[in-house]
Amino acid sequence: MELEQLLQKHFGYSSFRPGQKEVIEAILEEQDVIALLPTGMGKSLCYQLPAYTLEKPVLIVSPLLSLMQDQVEELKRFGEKRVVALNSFLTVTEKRYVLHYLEQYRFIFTSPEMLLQQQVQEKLAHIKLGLIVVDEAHCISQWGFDFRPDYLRIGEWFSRGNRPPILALSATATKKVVQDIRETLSLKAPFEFMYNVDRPNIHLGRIVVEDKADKSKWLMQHIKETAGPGILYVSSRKRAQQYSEALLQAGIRTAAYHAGYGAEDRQFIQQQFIDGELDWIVATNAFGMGINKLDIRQVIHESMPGNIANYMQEIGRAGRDGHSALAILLYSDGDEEQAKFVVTGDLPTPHHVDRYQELLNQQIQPAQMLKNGELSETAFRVLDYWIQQESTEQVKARLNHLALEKYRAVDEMLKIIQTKDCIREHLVGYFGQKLQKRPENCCENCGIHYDEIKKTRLQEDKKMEMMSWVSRLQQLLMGI
DNA sequence: CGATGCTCCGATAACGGAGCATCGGTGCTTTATT
Repeated sequence: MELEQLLQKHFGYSSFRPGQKEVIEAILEEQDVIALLPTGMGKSLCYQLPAYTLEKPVLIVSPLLSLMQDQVEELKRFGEKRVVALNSFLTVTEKRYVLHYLEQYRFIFTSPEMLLQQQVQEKLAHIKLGLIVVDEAHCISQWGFDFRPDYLRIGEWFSRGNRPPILALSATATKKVVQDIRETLSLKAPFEFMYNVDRPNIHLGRIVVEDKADKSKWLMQHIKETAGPGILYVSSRKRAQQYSEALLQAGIRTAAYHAGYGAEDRQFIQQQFIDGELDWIVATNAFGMGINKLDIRQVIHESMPGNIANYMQEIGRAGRDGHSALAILLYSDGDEEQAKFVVTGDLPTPHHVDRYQELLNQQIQPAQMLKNGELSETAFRVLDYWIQQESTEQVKARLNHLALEKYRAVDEMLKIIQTKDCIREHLVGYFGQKLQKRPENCCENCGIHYDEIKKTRLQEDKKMEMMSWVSRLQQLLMGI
Protein backbone atom coordinates (compact mmCIF):
# COMPACT_ATOMS: atom_id res chain seq x y z
CA MET A 1 0.00 0.00 0.00
CA GLU A 2 1.17 3.50 -0.76
CA LEU A 3 2.19 5.61 2.22
CA GLU A 4 -0.50 8.16 1.38
CA GLN A 5 -3.17 5.47 1.52
CA LEU A 6 -1.90 4.28 4.89
CA LEU A 7 -1.99 7.86 6.12
CA GLN A 8 -5.59 8.18 5.02
CA LYS A 9 -6.60 4.81 6.42
CA HIS A 10 -5.10 5.08 9.87
CA PHE A 11 -5.03 8.79 10.57
CA GLY A 12 -7.50 10.31 8.15
CA TYR A 13 -5.06 12.82 6.62
CA SER A 14 -4.78 13.18 2.88
CA SER A 15 -1.24 14.50 2.63
CA PHE A 16 2.04 14.61 4.54
CA ARG A 17 3.54 17.63 6.19
CA PRO A 18 7.05 18.75 5.28
CA GLY A 19 9.63 16.14 6.23
CA GLN A 20 7.27 13.38 7.31
CA LYS A 21 7.42 11.35 4.13
CA GLU A 22 11.20 11.56 3.77
CA VAL A 23 11.65 10.51 7.40
CA ILE A 24 9.22 7.61 7.13
CA GLU A 25 10.78 6.36 3.89
CA ALA A 26 14.23 6.38 5.47
CA ILE A 27 12.93 4.40 8.45
CA LEU A 28 11.31 1.84 6.19
CA GLU A 29 14.64 1.45 4.42
CA GLU A 30 16.06 0.61 7.86
CA GLN A 31 18.10 3.76 8.11
CA ASP A 32 18.76 5.65 11.37
CA VAL A 33 17.15 9.07 11.40
CA ILE A 34 17.50 12.33 13.28
CA ALA A 35 14.40 14.41 12.64
CA LEU A 36 14.12 17.94 13.95
CA LEU A 37 10.58 19.13 13.46
CA PRO A 38 8.83 21.93 15.30
CA THR A 39 6.16 20.77 17.73
CA GLY A 40 2.79 20.63 16.11
CA MET A 41 4.31 19.61 12.79
CA GLY A 42 3.40 15.99 13.28
CA LYS A 43 6.53 14.56 14.83
CA SER A 44 4.76 11.56 16.30
CA LEU A 45 3.32 10.54 12.95
CA CYS A 46 6.89 9.77 11.87
CA TYR A 47 6.81 6.64 14.01
CA GLN A 48 3.09 6.05 14.26
CA LEU A 49 2.69 5.40 10.56
CA PRO A 50 5.67 3.00 10.16
CA ALA A 51 4.28 1.00 13.09
CA TYR A 52 1.46 -0.14 10.79
CA THR A 53 3.72 -1.52 8.08
CA LEU A 54 6.48 -2.95 10.25
CA GLU A 55 4.35 -5.56 12.01
CA LYS A 56 6.84 -5.49 14.85
CA PRO A 57 6.59 -3.46 18.05
CA VAL A 58 7.82 0.12 18.10
CA LEU A 59 9.61 1.10 21.29
CA ILE A 60 9.40 4.76 22.23
CA VAL A 61 11.73 6.15 24.88
CA SER A 62 10.17 9.21 26.44
CA PRO A 63 11.54 11.59 29.08
CA LEU A 64 8.37 12.31 31.06
CA LEU A 65 5.63 10.12 32.47
CA SER A 66 3.02 12.74 31.61
CA LEU A 67 4.21 12.77 28.03
CA MET A 68 3.83 9.00 27.77
CA GLN A 69 0.31 9.15 29.17
CA ASP A 70 -0.63 11.83 26.62
CA GLN A 71 0.75 9.83 23.70
CA VAL A 72 -0.98 6.65 24.82
CA GLU A 73 -4.27 8.48 25.11
CA GLU A 74 -3.84 10.06 21.70
CA LEU A 75 -3.24 6.70 20.06
CA LYS A 76 -6.21 5.22 21.86
CA ARG A 77 -8.34 8.05 20.50
CA PHE A 78 -7.29 6.93 17.02
CA GLY A 79 -8.64 3.49 17.91
CA GLU A 80 -5.33 1.81 18.68
CA LYS A 81 -5.61 -0.75 21.46
CA ARG A 82 -2.16 -2.33 21.33
CA VAL A 83 -0.43 0.49 23.12
CA VAL A 84 1.09 0.61 26.58
CA ALA A 85 3.14 2.85 28.85
CA LEU A 86 5.66 0.69 30.66
CA ASN A 87 6.51 2.82 33.68
CA SER A 88 6.16 3.17 37.42
CA PHE A 89 2.45 3.92 37.19
CA LEU A 90 1.93 0.20 36.69
CA THR A 91 1.37 -2.01 39.72
CA VAL A 92 3.63 -5.00 40.17
CA THR A 93 0.96 -7.28 38.74
CA GLU A 94 0.26 -5.05 35.77
CA LYS A 95 3.93 -4.76 35.02
CA ARG A 96 4.39 -8.52 35.07
CA TYR A 97 1.46 -8.88 32.69
CA VAL A 98 2.71 -6.20 30.30
CA LEU A 99 6.19 -7.69 30.22
CA HIS A 100 4.85 -11.15 29.61
CA TYR A 101 2.87 -10.04 26.56
CA LEU A 102 5.28 -7.32 25.49
CA GLU A 103 5.62 -8.43 21.86
CA GLN A 104 1.85 -8.18 21.43
CA TYR A 105 1.88 -4.42 21.64
CA ARG A 106 2.30 -2.20 18.63
CA PHE A 107 3.49 0.78 20.65
CA ILE A 108 5.56 0.46 23.83
CA PHE A 109 6.30 3.71 25.63
CA THR A 110 8.91 3.70 28.37
CA SER A 111 11.47 5.78 30.25
CA PRO A 112 15.25 5.34 29.97
CA GLU A 113 15.33 4.23 33.61
CA MET A 114 12.71 1.54 33.12
CA LEU A 115 14.23 0.41 29.84
CA LEU A 116 17.48 -0.38 31.62
CA GLN A 117 15.96 -2.51 34.36
CA GLN A 118 17.19 -6.05 34.22
CA GLN A 119 13.81 -7.72 33.80
CA VAL A 120 12.97 -5.36 30.94
CA GLN A 121 16.34 -5.95 29.30
CA GLU A 122 15.94 -9.72 29.56
CA LYS A 123 12.54 -9.57 27.94
CA LEU A 124 13.71 -7.27 25.16
CA ALA A 125 16.59 -9.60 24.36
CA HIS A 126 14.00 -12.11 23.14
CA ILE A 127 11.87 -9.73 21.12
CA LYS A 128 12.34 -8.35 17.65
CA LEU A 129 11.52 -4.66 17.60
CA GLY A 130 10.64 -2.89 14.39
CA LEU A 131 11.85 0.55 15.39
CA ILE A 132 13.30 2.37 18.39
CA VAL A 133 12.23 5.97 18.86
CA VAL A 134 13.96 8.43 21.17
CA ASP A 135 11.41 11.17 21.66
CA GLU A 136 12.59 14.62 22.78
CA ALA A 137 16.07 13.41 21.96
CA HIS A 138 17.71 16.66 23.03
CA CYS A 139 17.28 15.29 26.57
CA ILE A 140 20.26 13.05 25.86
CA SER A 141 22.47 16.09 25.61
CA GLN A 142 20.58 18.26 28.07
CA TRP A 143 20.21 15.67 30.85
CA GLY A 144 22.44 12.70 30.12
CA PHE A 145 25.75 14.08 31.34
CA ASP A 146 24.78 15.55 34.68
CA PHE A 147 21.20 14.80 35.54
CA ARG A 148 19.81 11.53 34.21
CA PRO A 149 22.80 9.37 33.31
CA ASP A 150 20.51 6.58 32.13
CA TYR A 151 20.12 8.68 29.00
CA LEU A 152 23.74 7.83 28.26
CA ARG A 153 23.30 4.20 29.22
CA ILE A 154 20.55 3.63 26.67
CA GLY A 155 23.15 4.62 24.11
CA GLU A 156 25.47 1.90 25.33
CA TRP A 157 22.66 -0.60 25.15
CA PHE A 158 21.73 0.39 21.59
CA SER A 159 25.32 -0.01 20.43
CA ARG A 160 25.32 -3.70 21.33
CA GLY A 161 24.35 -6.32 18.79
CA ASN A 162 21.44 -6.32 16.39
CA ARG A 163 19.04 -3.52 16.66
CA PRO A 164 16.32 -2.03 14.50
CA PRO A 165 16.72 1.48 13.10
CA ILE A 166 16.63 4.34 15.58
CA LEU A 167 14.59 7.47 15.09
CA ALA A 168 15.69 10.45 17.21
CA LEU A 169 13.04 13.17 17.40
CA SER A 170 13.29 16.70 18.71
CA ALA A 171 11.88 20.14 18.05
CA THR A 172 15.11 22.07 18.06
CA ALA A 173 18.71 21.04 18.47
CA THR A 174 21.91 23.00 18.20
CA LYS A 175 24.86 21.54 16.32
CA LYS A 176 26.32 20.28 19.58
CA VAL A 177 23.04 18.63 20.63
CA VAL A 178 22.79 16.85 17.28
CA GLN A 179 26.36 15.65 17.67
CA ASP A 180 25.64 14.37 21.20
CA ILE A 181 22.60 12.50 19.91
CA ARG A 182 24.54 10.95 17.05
CA GLU A 183 27.45 9.86 19.22
CA THR A 184 25.54 8.75 22.30
CA LEU A 185 23.14 6.59 20.33
CA SER A 186 25.90 5.36 17.98
CA LEU A 187 23.78 6.19 14.97
CA LYS A 188 25.04 4.81 11.70
CA ALA A 189 25.18 7.46 8.98
CA PRO A 190 21.76 8.78 10.01
CA PHE A 191 19.46 10.55 7.63
CA GLU A 192 19.06 14.01 9.09
CA PHE A 193 16.00 16.05 8.47
CA MET A 194 16.10 19.55 9.84
CA TYR A 195 13.16 21.85 9.50
CA ASN A 196 13.76 25.57 9.38
CA VAL A 197 14.40 26.64 13.00
CA ASP A 198 13.40 30.25 12.46
CA ARG A 199 9.97 31.25 13.66
CA PRO A 200 9.28 34.50 11.83
CA ASN A 201 6.07 35.28 13.71
CA ILE A 202 7.89 35.45 17.05
CA HIS A 203 9.32 38.91 17.66
CA LEU A 204 12.53 38.72 19.63
CA GLY A 205 12.57 41.44 22.28
CA ARG A 206 15.31 42.18 24.77
CA ILE A 207 14.98 44.69 27.57
CA VAL A 208 17.98 45.80 29.61
CA VAL A 209 17.22 47.18 33.06
CA GLU A 210 19.24 48.27 36.07
CA ASP A 211 18.45 45.58 38.65
CA LYS A 212 15.95 43.08 40.02
CA ALA A 213 13.63 45.76 41.34
CA ASP A 214 13.41 47.36 37.90
CA LYS A 215 12.72 44.00 36.35
CA SER A 216 9.81 43.46 38.63
CA LYS A 217 8.46 46.97 37.98
CA TRP A 218 8.79 46.53 34.22
CA LEU A 219 7.22 43.08 34.29
CA MET A 220 4.20 43.99 36.35
CA GLN A 221 3.42 46.95 34.16
CA HIS A 222 4.01 45.09 30.91
CA ILE A 223 1.82 42.16 31.86
CA LYS A 224 -0.97 44.43 33.01
CA GLU A 225 -0.90 46.34 29.72
CA THR A 226 -0.68 43.42 27.32
CA ALA A 227 -2.63 40.31 26.58
CA GLY A 228 -1.86 36.71 27.31
CA PRO A 229 -1.83 33.85 27.26
CA GLY A 230 1.79 33.92 28.26
CA ILE A 231 4.57 32.12 30.05
CA LEU A 232 6.87 33.98 32.40
CA TYR A 233 10.04 31.99 32.93
CA VAL A 234 11.91 32.69 36.17
CA SER A 235 15.06 31.21 37.65
CA SER A 236 13.86 29.86 40.98
CA ARG A 237 10.78 28.27 42.50
CA LYS A 238 10.54 31.00 45.06
CA ARG A 239 10.47 33.72 42.47
CA ALA A 240 7.76 31.82 40.60
CA GLN A 241 5.63 31.95 43.75
CA GLN A 242 6.32 35.61 44.36
CA TYR A 243 5.49 36.74 40.85
CA SER A 244 2.38 34.64 40.59
CA GLU A 245 1.10 36.10 43.87
CA ALA A 246 1.85 39.64 42.76
CA LEU A 247 0.10 39.10 39.43
CA LEU A 248 -2.89 37.50 41.10
CA GLN A 249 -3.22 40.53 43.33
CA ALA A 250 -3.14 42.70 40.24
CA GLY A 251 -6.20 40.80 39.05
CA ILE A 252 -4.49 38.64 36.46
CA ARG A 253 -5.38 34.97 36.28
CA THR A 254 -2.06 33.40 37.08
CA ALA A 255 -0.54 30.29 38.58
CA ALA A 256 2.97 29.26 39.50
CA TYR A 257 4.47 26.06 38.11
CA HIS A 258 7.63 24.28 39.21
CA ALA A 259 8.90 20.87 40.21
CA GLY A 260 8.12 21.54 43.86
CA TYR A 261 4.46 20.77 43.16
CA GLY A 262 3.17 17.24 42.98
CA ALA A 263 2.27 15.66 39.66
CA GLU A 264 -1.45 16.23 40.21
CA ASP A 265 -1.14 19.96 40.88
CA ARG A 266 1.10 20.36 37.89
CA GLN A 267 -1.30 18.50 35.65
CA PHE A 268 -4.17 20.63 36.92
CA ILE A 269 -2.38 23.95 36.40
CA GLN A 270 -1.21 22.95 32.95
CA GLN A 271 -4.73 21.94 31.95
CA GLN A 272 -6.19 25.21 33.22
CA PHE A 273 -3.67 27.10 31.15
CA ILE A 274 -4.39 25.04 28.04
CA ASP A 275 -8.14 25.49 28.52
CA GLY A 276 -7.76 29.26 28.74
CA GLU A 277 -8.72 29.52 32.40
CA LEU A 278 -5.34 31.03 33.22
CA ASP A 279 -3.71 33.89 31.34
CA TRP A 280 -0.21 33.54 32.70
CA ILE A 281 1.95 30.75 34.00
CA VAL A 282 4.95 31.77 36.07
CA ALA A 283 7.31 28.85 35.81
CA THR A 284 10.79 27.48 36.16
CA ASN A 285 12.19 25.53 33.23
CA ALA A 286 10.13 22.57 34.46
CA PHE A 287 7.25 23.88 32.39
CA GLY A 288 6.67 23.31 28.74
CA MET A 289 7.81 20.00 27.36
CA GLY A 290 4.95 18.32 25.59
CA ILE A 291 2.45 21.12 25.99
CA ASN A 292 0.81 21.96 22.74
CA LYS A 293 -1.13 25.16 23.18
CA LEU A 294 -1.46 27.03 19.94
CA ASP A 295 -2.31 30.55 21.05
CA ILE A 296 0.47 31.47 23.48
CA ARG A 297 1.08 35.14 22.67
CA GLN A 298 4.07 35.85 24.90
CA VAL A 299 7.04 34.12 26.44
CA ILE A 300 8.99 36.31 28.81
CA HIS A 301 12.29 35.45 30.47
CA GLU A 302 12.77 37.22 33.76
CA SER A 303 16.34 36.00 33.71
CA MET A 304 18.46 34.39 31.06
CA PRO A 305 18.28 30.65 30.33
CA GLY A 306 21.44 28.59 30.76
CA ASN A 307 21.97 28.00 27.07
CA ILE A 308 20.70 28.83 23.62
CA ALA A 309 19.05 25.45 23.08
CA ASN A 310 16.85 25.98 26.13
CA TYR A 311 16.06 29.54 25.10
CA MET A 312 14.93 28.33 21.70
CA GLN A 313 12.80 25.54 23.17
CA GLU A 314 11.16 27.95 25.57
CA ILE A 315 10.37 30.82 23.20
CA GLY A 316 9.32 28.24 20.59
CA ARG A 317 6.20 27.59 22.67
CA ALA A 318 4.79 30.95 21.58
CA GLY A 319 2.73 31.57 18.48
CA ARG A 320 2.23 28.02 17.27
CA ASP A 321 -0.96 29.20 15.59
CA GLY A 322 1.22 31.23 13.26
CA HIS A 323 -0.08 34.56 14.55
CA SER A 324 2.18 37.27 15.89
CA ALA A 325 3.80 36.48 19.24
CA LEU A 326 6.30 38.18 21.49
CA ALA A 327 9.39 36.75 23.19
CA ILE A 328 11.06 39.14 25.60
CA LEU A 329 14.24 38.54 27.51
CA LEU A 330 15.00 40.76 30.48
CA TYR A 331 18.61 41.36 31.34
CA SER A 332 20.44 43.21 34.03
CA ASP A 333 24.16 43.39 34.55
CA GLY A 334 25.58 40.24 36.10
CA ASP A 335 22.68 37.88 35.35
CA GLU A 336 25.14 35.51 33.72
CA GLU A 337 26.84 34.91 37.08
CA GLN A 338 23.67 33.57 38.59
CA ALA A 339 22.98 31.48 35.50
CA LYS A 340 26.44 29.98 35.72
CA PHE A 341 25.98 29.10 39.33
CA VAL A 342 22.64 27.43 38.72
CA VAL A 343 23.79 25.25 35.82
CA THR A 344 26.84 23.95 37.63
CA GLY A 345 25.66 24.17 41.24
CA ASP A 346 24.77 20.51 41.47
CA LEU A 347 27.84 18.98 39.85
CA PRO A 348 29.97 16.74 42.08
CA THR A 349 33.26 18.36 43.12
CA PRO A 350 36.77 16.81 43.06
CA HIS A 351 36.38 16.38 46.80
CA HIS A 352 33.27 14.28 46.25
CA VAL A 353 35.15 12.12 43.78
CA ASP A 354 37.91 11.45 46.32
CA ARG A 355 35.45 10.74 49.09
CA TYR A 356 33.62 8.26 46.89
CA GLN A 357 36.84 6.42 46.05
CA GLU A 358 37.96 6.51 49.67
CA LEU A 359 34.75 4.88 50.84
CA LEU A 360 35.04 2.27 48.11
CA ASN A 361 38.57 1.48 49.23
CA GLN A 362 37.35 1.02 52.80
CA GLN A 363 34.60 -1.24 51.45
CA ILE A 364 31.93 1.13 52.69
CA GLN A 365 28.88 1.79 50.53
CA PRO A 366 29.48 5.19 48.90
CA ALA A 367 25.72 5.79 49.25
CA GLN A 368 26.68 6.63 52.81
CA MET A 369 27.50 10.08 51.44
CA LEU A 370 23.80 10.64 50.82
CA LYS A 371 22.84 9.96 54.40
CA ASN A 372 25.42 12.42 55.62
CA GLY A 373 24.03 15.00 53.25
CA GLU A 374 27.43 15.50 51.68
CA LEU A 375 25.90 15.85 48.24
CA SER A 376 22.54 15.79 46.49
CA GLU A 377 20.88 12.69 45.15
CA THR A 378 21.39 13.91 41.60
CA ALA A 379 25.07 14.63 42.14
CA PHE A 380 25.50 11.19 43.67
CA ARG A 381 23.89 9.39 40.78
CA VAL A 382 26.00 11.30 38.29
CA LEU A 383 29.15 10.57 40.24
CA ASP A 384 28.16 6.94 40.57
CA TYR A 385 27.71 6.66 36.82
CA TRP A 386 30.99 8.25 35.82
CA ILE A 387 33.12 6.48 38.38
CA GLN A 388 31.98 3.17 36.97
CA GLN A 389 33.21 4.30 33.58
CA GLU A 390 36.66 5.72 34.26
CA SER A 391 39.39 6.46 36.80
CA THR A 392 38.91 9.07 39.50
CA GLU A 393 41.35 11.39 37.75
CA GLN A 394 39.41 11.05 34.53
CA VAL A 395 36.17 11.72 36.34
CA LYS A 396 37.58 14.86 37.91
CA ALA A 397 38.80 16.05 34.53
CA ARG A 398 35.45 15.25 32.97
CA LEU A 399 33.44 17.10 35.60
CA ASN A 400 35.73 20.07 35.27
CA HIS A 401 35.32 19.99 31.52
CA LEU A 402 31.55 19.72 31.91
CA ALA A 403 31.45 22.81 34.11
CA LEU A 404 33.57 24.76 31.63
CA GLU A 405 31.28 23.69 28.82
CA LYS A 406 28.29 24.91 30.76
CA TYR A 407 29.96 28.22 31.46
CA ARG A 408 30.69 28.56 27.79
CA ALA A 409 27.07 27.81 26.93
CA VAL A 410 25.99 30.65 29.27
CA ASP A 411 28.48 32.95 27.55
CA GLU A 412 27.07 32.01 24.15
CA MET A 413 23.62 32.92 25.43
CA LEU A 414 25.01 36.18 26.76
CA LYS A 415 26.40 36.99 23.32
CA ILE A 416 22.91 36.65 21.87
CA ILE A 417 21.69 39.13 24.46
CA GLN A 418 24.52 41.61 23.98
CA THR A 419 24.81 41.55 20.22
CA LYS A 420 24.18 44.81 18.40
CA ASP A 421 23.37 42.98 15.17
CA CYS A 422 20.24 41.07 14.28
CA ILE A 423 19.38 38.70 17.15
CA ARG A 424 17.42 36.39 14.87
CA GLU A 425 20.34 36.01 12.52
CA HIS A 426 22.66 35.09 15.40
CA LEU A 427 20.18 32.64 16.82
CA VAL A 428 19.47 30.87 13.54
CA GLY A 429 23.20 30.82 12.79
CA TYR A 430 23.81 29.02 16.04
CA PHE A 431 21.69 26.16 14.73
CA GLY A 432 23.80 25.97 11.61
CA GLN A 433 21.22 27.59 9.39
CA LYS A 434 21.07 30.78 7.35
CA LEU A 435 18.30 33.29 7.93
CA GLN A 436 16.16 33.54 4.78
CA LYS A 437 14.55 36.87 5.45
CA ARG A 438 14.09 39.33 8.31
CA PRO A 439 10.39 39.62 9.16
CA GLU A 440 8.50 42.72 10.29
CA ASN A 441 9.27 43.49 13.94
CA CYS A 442 12.17 41.08 13.70
CA CYS A 443 14.09 41.70 16.91
CA GLU A 444 15.12 44.36 19.40
CA ASN A 445 18.08 45.43 17.27
CA CYS A 446 16.21 45.52 13.98
CA GLY A 447 13.40 47.38 15.74
CA ILE A 448 10.14 46.26 17.28
CA HIS A 449 7.11 48.54 17.30
CA TYR A 450 5.91 47.52 20.72
CA ASP A 451 3.03 50.01 20.76
CA GLU A 452 1.70 48.70 17.48
CA ILE A 453 1.96 45.10 18.61
CA LYS A 454 0.24 45.88 21.88
CA LYS A 455 -2.55 47.71 20.10
CA THR A 456 -3.26 45.08 17.48
CA ARG A 457 -3.00 42.31 19.99
CA LEU A 458 -5.43 43.93 22.35
CA GLN A 459 -7.85 44.53 19.50
CA GLU A 460 -7.59 40.93 18.43
CA ASP A 461 -8.26 39.99 22.00
CA LYS A 462 -11.43 42.05 22.15
CA LYS A 463 -12.57 40.56 18.87
CA MET A 464 -12.04 37.11 20.32
CA GLU A 465 -14.11 38.04 23.34
CA MET A 466 -16.90 39.27 21.08
CA MET A 467 -16.73 36.07 19.08
CA SER A 468 -17.09 33.90 22.10
CA TRP A 469 -19.97 36.10 23.28
CA VAL A 470 -21.76 35.65 19.99
CA SER A 471 -21.22 31.91 19.82
CA ARG A 472 -22.31 31.62 23.43
CA LEU A 473 -25.50 33.49 22.69
CA GLN A 474 -26.11 31.29 19.71
CA GLN A 475 -25.67 28.24 21.86
CA LEU A 476 -28.14 29.61 24.38
CA LEU A 477 -30.70 30.45 21.73
CA MET A 478 -30.30 27.09 20.04
CA GLY A 479 -30.83 25.49 23.41
CA ILE A 480 -34.23 27.13 23.69
C1' DC B 1 27.92 34.95 42.80
C1' DG B 2 24.16 37.37 45.10
C1' DA B 3 19.67 37.65 47.20
C1' DT B 4 17.34 36.64 51.30
C1' DG B 5 16.70 35.32 56.01
C1' DC B 6 18.01 34.69 60.58
C1' DT B 7 20.31 35.85 64.99
C1' DC B 8 21.99 38.81 68.04
C1' DC B 9 23.32 43.16 69.85
C1' DG B 10 22.75 47.21 72.66
C1' DA B 11 20.51 48.64 76.81
C1' DT B 12 16.34 48.77 79.98
C1' DA B 13 11.93 49.34 75.48
C1' DA B 14 11.60 48.51 70.99
C1' DC B 15 13.78 47.76 66.84
C1' DG B 16 17.32 48.96 63.21
C1' DG B 17 21.22 47.08 61.44
C1' DA B 18 25.57 44.42 61.38
C1' DG B 19 27.14 39.97 60.54
C1' DC B 20 26.70 35.40 59.50
C1' DA B 21 24.20 31.39 57.25
C1' DT B 22 21.64 29.47 53.64
C1' DC B 23 19.93 28.68 49.24
C1' DG B 24 19.43 28.67 44.25
C1' DG B 25 16.62 23.92 37.91
C1' DT B 26 15.46 20.09 35.24
C1' DG B 27 12.80 13.42 36.73
C1' DC B 28 12.88 8.74 36.88
C1' DT B 29 12.12 4.72 40.37
C1' DT B 30 11.15 2.47 44.68
C1' DT B 31 11.41 1.28 49.72
C1' DA B 32 10.62 1.42 54.44
C1' DT B 33 8.01 3.92 57.86
C1' DT B 34 3.90 6.77 59.54
